Parts: sequence; C-alpha cells; structure tokens
Amino acid sequence: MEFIGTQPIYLQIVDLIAENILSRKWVEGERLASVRELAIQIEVNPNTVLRSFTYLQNRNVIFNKRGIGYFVAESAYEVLLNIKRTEFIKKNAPQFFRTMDLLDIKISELNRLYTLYKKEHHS
Amino acid sequence: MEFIGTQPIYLQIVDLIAENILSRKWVEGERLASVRELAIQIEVNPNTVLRSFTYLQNRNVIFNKRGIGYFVAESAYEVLLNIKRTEFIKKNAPQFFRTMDLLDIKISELNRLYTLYKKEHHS
Amino acid sequence: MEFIGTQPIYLQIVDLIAENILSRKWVEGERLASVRELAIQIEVNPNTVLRSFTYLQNRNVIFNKRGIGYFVAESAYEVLLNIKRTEFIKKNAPQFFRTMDLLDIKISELNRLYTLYKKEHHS
Amino acid sequence: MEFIGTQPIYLQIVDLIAENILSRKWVEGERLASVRELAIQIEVNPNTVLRSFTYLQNRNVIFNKRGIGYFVAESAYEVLLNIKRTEFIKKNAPQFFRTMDLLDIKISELNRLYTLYKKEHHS
DNA sequence: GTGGTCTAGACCACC
DNA sequence: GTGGTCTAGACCACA
Repeated sequence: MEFIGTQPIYLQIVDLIAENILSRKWVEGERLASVRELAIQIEVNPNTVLRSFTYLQNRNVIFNKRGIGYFVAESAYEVLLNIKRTEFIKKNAPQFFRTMDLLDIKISELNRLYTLYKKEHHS
Repeated sequence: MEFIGTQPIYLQIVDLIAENILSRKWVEGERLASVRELAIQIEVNPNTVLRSFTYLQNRNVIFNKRGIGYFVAESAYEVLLNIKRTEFIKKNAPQFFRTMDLLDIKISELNRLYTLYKKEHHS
Repeated sequence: MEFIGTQPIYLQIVDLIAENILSRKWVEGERLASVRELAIQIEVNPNTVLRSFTYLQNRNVIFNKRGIGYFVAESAYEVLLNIKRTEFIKKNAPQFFRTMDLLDIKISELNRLYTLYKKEHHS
Repeated sequence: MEFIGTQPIYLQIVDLIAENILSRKWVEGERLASVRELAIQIEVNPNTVLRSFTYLQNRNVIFNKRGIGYFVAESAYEVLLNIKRTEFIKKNAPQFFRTMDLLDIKISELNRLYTLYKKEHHS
C-alpha cells in the first residue's frame, strides 16, 4: 500500500474505507479487518489505523463491538452517499465550474474529456 | 476574510491572486497591494502574505521592485493559464469523474448542474 | 439486550442483578439463570456473564453450588443496600449536586423533576 | 494536577475545560493555554492534551487558529449548557431518582443532603 | 484475541 | 512560536 500526497495517511485510510462502502464492496454489519491486521496489511502504525476508525465511528459510518472489532454501521451507505453527494453538489461541482470558467473551458470540452475518461476506465 | 479548510492559508491567498489575474481583473504591470495592506485587509499575518507573494514570484507570475512593491509579471496570464489548464486536465477532471462514478452521478446530471450554475452566475 | 456507554458490560450486568435483588424481585436462596442461559438471553459472551457472577460472589451477594448454579446469598439484600447507600451518600449525591450547581439548576427545580418522575412511574 | 479514577485523562481534561467555560471563568474568544504549556502545567503528555482539544473542537466548543492556538468558540457556553442540561434532565436525574427508589431514599432525605452539601460549599 | 490510553520522541507545515 | 501527524512501544480492560 502506498500513501502519497499531502493528505494525512489516516484520512487516506478513511477515504479507502468510504469508497469500499460506497461501491458496495463492504455491506452493513460486515466486520472490518482488525486494527492490527489492517495496520500490518497496509504497513502503517496501528495507532494510525485506530485514528481512522475512530474518525469514522464519530461520523456513524462504522461502530465498535467491544473486544470484537469494528463493523459497517446500519445505514453507512446512505449516510456516506448523503454526505458526499451534498458535498459534490454544493461544493465540488460549483468550484469545478468556476475553474472551468476561469480557464475558459467549455462544457462541450468537458463532455469530451468525460468520454475519454470512460473509455480508459470502461466501467 | 475567512480562511477555512485544510489548505494552507498562503495557498488560498495564491489562488485568490491567480483568479484575479485569470479573470483579467489585474493586468500586466499592475501593482499589487503591499504585503502590509493586504495582511490587514484579509486579517492575516504579514509573513503569510509574503509567503504567497514569494511563491508566485518563484513561478514568474509576479515580480518585485525593491522598495516599491509587487507587480503582475509580463506573461502572468499565459503562465497561469498554462499551469492551471494542465492541472485541470491531468488532475482535477479525472478526480472529479472518479467521484461522479462513485456517487453514481451521470454526465447528464452534471450537464444539468452546469446549466443551473450558469443561470445563477449569468456570465 | 442493549449495552451502551463506557461502563464495562460485566458491570452493567452486575447492576442488572443488583437491581433485581434490591427490588425484591429475587430473594434469598433463589437460583439465578445459568451462565450460558443468561449469556444467550442478553446476547453476550458467557465469559462476560461469568465475570459478573464472580464479581458478585466476591462481594457475598451471590454464591455458587458446584455443578448446580448460582444463588442469591443469605443477606444479599442487606449487603447490597449497605454498599449502595454509602456510595449514594458519599459519591453519587455530592457529584449530582455539583453538576446541579454548574448547570445552575435549583433544588426547587429538582423537586419538580422528581414529582414528574414519580407521576410517570407511579410507584 | 492529579488524575484519578477510571475515566481517561483526556476526558478529565475535557471536563476541566468544560467546567471553566460553564462557570464563566473562560469566555468566548479567550485563548486557551497552548498544548505544550498545558501539558507541562498538568504534567501529562502533549499528545494527551491535543486529544482533549481535538475532542472539544469536534463538538464546536473550541476552535483553532492555525499557528496561533485554540480559542473558546462563539457560543461555547450555550452549546455546553445545552448539552449538559439535556443530559441532566433526560439521563442523570431519572437514573438518580431510580437509584433513590431502589434504596428507599425519600425526597425529604435528599433535600436534607442538599442543605448539608450547600453548607459545606457555601456558594 | 479485541480496542483504548498514554508516553516519548521525531518531524513537519504553518504563522 | 503554534498545532498536526506518525511511529514505537508499553500497558490495560474487556470479550
């Protein structure tokens, strides 16, 4: 596992988990790898993993059964989708459009870029 | 002036200046507000402003006349446009598309959002 | 059965049992549910239940007949009442009063809350 | 500074800060001691203090100015009072009354205890 | 076995 | 100077 960029590792782990839930790879009630397991697997300190888990627990995405482990929370998917969609519409998209305007990139050009992107990732 | 989020304040100031140049509000040779003035105006430590100016100077977007102030550099607009466009195509757009996929937002929905955005900002 | 908060589950079970004895629901010599039964009933690891039983046995509230089960001890009621009353006067009440002061809740308001409580639980 | 009991040190620090705000000793906008300062003062590890600060920041009781320090948030008092009062009325008081009933302690006795408490703390 | 707390110390970005 | 991240490692309570 590679962690790059300026974003803190523990937030990159958070994103990793969020993506697995959003893509339905992990479902409600499913148990996450234990703190130690995941730490070894992705080669970071257990404290860092724990920090990610705590972060997600505070946001009701996962929860903890004492002495057993962490689990995907009941409506984790809905909660995450809700958070991220709102963020997308209210923040990401407008900011993206603003940049487009500033760089004089037309919506037609964006559609072309999107088609290219989909070809490369054929999904 | 409010500075929020995880992005360093000095980079937020850099963006602010870049936008003014990209939108042609500030043109070649124009003098920027002094470090002190700007610092007071946006309620930030002068060192932070200076850091932004230095950052932009290193990238040939602005230049300094000793004892007088900072000025928009000769081809600031072209330089910025080049940097930002490359960044947009290589980084911003693909990442944006990736988020769209994850949140199951179709390109048609994005086009709709864009139309809305343009209406609100009729520009 | 739901176990929440920061208090250890085994202590929450201890409280559960204590309440049954203090409210005279369970009397001297009465047999408790077996470790396994209780564990299944309240959805908890048998070890956890055992820990609660051991805890209460050490305090002479229950005792064990080997191969048969756990039973409410002879003066369990008196013992518990004694422990809990002391705890109440020395610890619970002062701490409670302290919180009242901090939140600027007057004794008159507390009396009103108490009256309400009694109405709801008419006992 | 002494930290006792089973409650984590970082939560005891949280309580300490909350009490200072609730008792109006610290007011809106006031700067808290720096992480390092407080750590030395109360003889714990800076990481532990930071954890308390982060905890309170997540709950909008304090906020951070980068490179400067932590400050009491705008409506910290109201937020805290609200949280704690609700907790008192919904949780603490009913549970307290329940214990009273279980121990057969009358409201008159409680009032007597309260008078005693106030005499000792003449406030 | 599980997670949770705490310490010590290093290193970094930022103001 | 400020906080933030990360590591290593100890120790503990709990299931």
